[in-house]
Amino acid sequence: MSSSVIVWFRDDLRINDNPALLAAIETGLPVLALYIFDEASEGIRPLGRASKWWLHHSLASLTKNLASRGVELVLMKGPAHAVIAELVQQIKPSALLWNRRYGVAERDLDARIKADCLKSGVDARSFNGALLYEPWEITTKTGDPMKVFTPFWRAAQALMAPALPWPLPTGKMSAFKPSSALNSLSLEDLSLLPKRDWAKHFPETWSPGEQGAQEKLDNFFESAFSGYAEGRNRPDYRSTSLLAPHLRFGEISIRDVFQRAGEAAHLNPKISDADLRSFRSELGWREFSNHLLFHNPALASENYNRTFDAFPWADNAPALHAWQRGLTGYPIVDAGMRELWQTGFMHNRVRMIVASFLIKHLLIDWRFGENWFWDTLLDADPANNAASWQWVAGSGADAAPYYRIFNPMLQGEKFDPDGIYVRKYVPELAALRAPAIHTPWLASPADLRAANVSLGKTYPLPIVDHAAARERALGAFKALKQGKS
DNA sequence: TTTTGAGTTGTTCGA
DNA sequence: GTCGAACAACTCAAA
Repeated sequence: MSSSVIVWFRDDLRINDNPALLAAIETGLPVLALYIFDEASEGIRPLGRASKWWLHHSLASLTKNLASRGVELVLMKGPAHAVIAELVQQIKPSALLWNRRYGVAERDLDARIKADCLKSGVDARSFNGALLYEPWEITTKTGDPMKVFTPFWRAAQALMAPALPWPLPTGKMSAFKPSSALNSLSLEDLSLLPKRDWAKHFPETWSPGEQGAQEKLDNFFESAFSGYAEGRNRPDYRSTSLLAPHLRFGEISIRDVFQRAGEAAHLNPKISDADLRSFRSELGWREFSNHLLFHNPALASENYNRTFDAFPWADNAPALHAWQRGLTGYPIVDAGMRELWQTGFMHNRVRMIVASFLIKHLLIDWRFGENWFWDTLLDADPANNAASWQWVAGSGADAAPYYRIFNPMLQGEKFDPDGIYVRKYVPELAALRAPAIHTPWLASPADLRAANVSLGKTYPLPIVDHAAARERALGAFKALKQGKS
């Protein structure tokens, strides 16, 4: 007779409001908590370097949190179906439970494992632990997937209020003790940390795990939530929640975030309806991205709008490299790219500016940007990253029109008016006064000397001219549009 | 089936 | 300095 239940953790590294874990506890059977580091299964995109750093620390945190409830997190490595088949063979559990992922390779893998389990008499069940709404729940009146955000989000919220978070049963869980030793690995065996010390400053900003996530949420409610509707555009001060990487790895429940935002807004009269709506709509974009990914599995690699397949992208390795390193000569762009490199994160407003610059000023294929973000962003998410890059490129759903080309000088002056953000990440310009800090090539020789800036030496001249690049992009995108008909 | 209103985040130009 | 229009029509979603 079987006597245990396996909870397979994936992108849900938390114990609070975790439907699969709760279901496992409710069976009353001893629980085995499992994580499989899988880079071997067909079609699964390997994590970027930043994500691996995060995963390492997040697993350490989950291990601790589970241990405090009496359960060990078992770590394994390899193609998930093989690992699970062997484990099932060894311990003969009565059930295997997990929370869903929405990429096609992940779904195929899960379906295969579910079928395997059913053949072996193991009850395999999946739950929604990642989204407010399942991607297939939201449709047009005719049953088709949605392609525009606003109707999508309206329909989602009209469908029903998102489910409330579940309280976790208190006390110790019943832990499964295997009779023979499991093939489990140590965290170090997974080799997730980078070899060079590129990530050494990440801990100044980040503390992966459930506690870190809750702290970020509380901080946000106390400081940036009031005025969020406007303030969220400002990279020069802490104006956003910083929850993205925690949400990426499921360290905090989206239902918890949604619900508690409502409570915080209710309690604090300084938080306006617009602030709440605005914050929740960001969660809505996360839902929308997953909706798009679910219905368009190739979202990260193929143009959603196939018209863009004919776009003549530039092959420009030096420009791509300058962009990646934050050496384009446009201070707000360079500050963003260096914030990314140094902290594993970039403010949302600046993400749009740097993405627009890569795509429209440099005419470089959005997929190069998507890949760089995938590798360097701690919150690199299969749905959000792909959907957002396509949105900026104009190839995505509900995308920006082609003539929307961000002016990096203007954006800098508007959203970083005192140059605080640029100064922080581009220290070689720190002594330049605003607004000249956003246009160093226009500063007088005397001002440059006084600020110790030598253009072309201590800081690059712009690698493209804004006005010329803008005209070039307008022409290229216009031609694409006309070529279609 | 046809019609209608609407669509995250911008920039530039000219009055 | 401020403000509205143009950019360019197109697609989506619902009535």
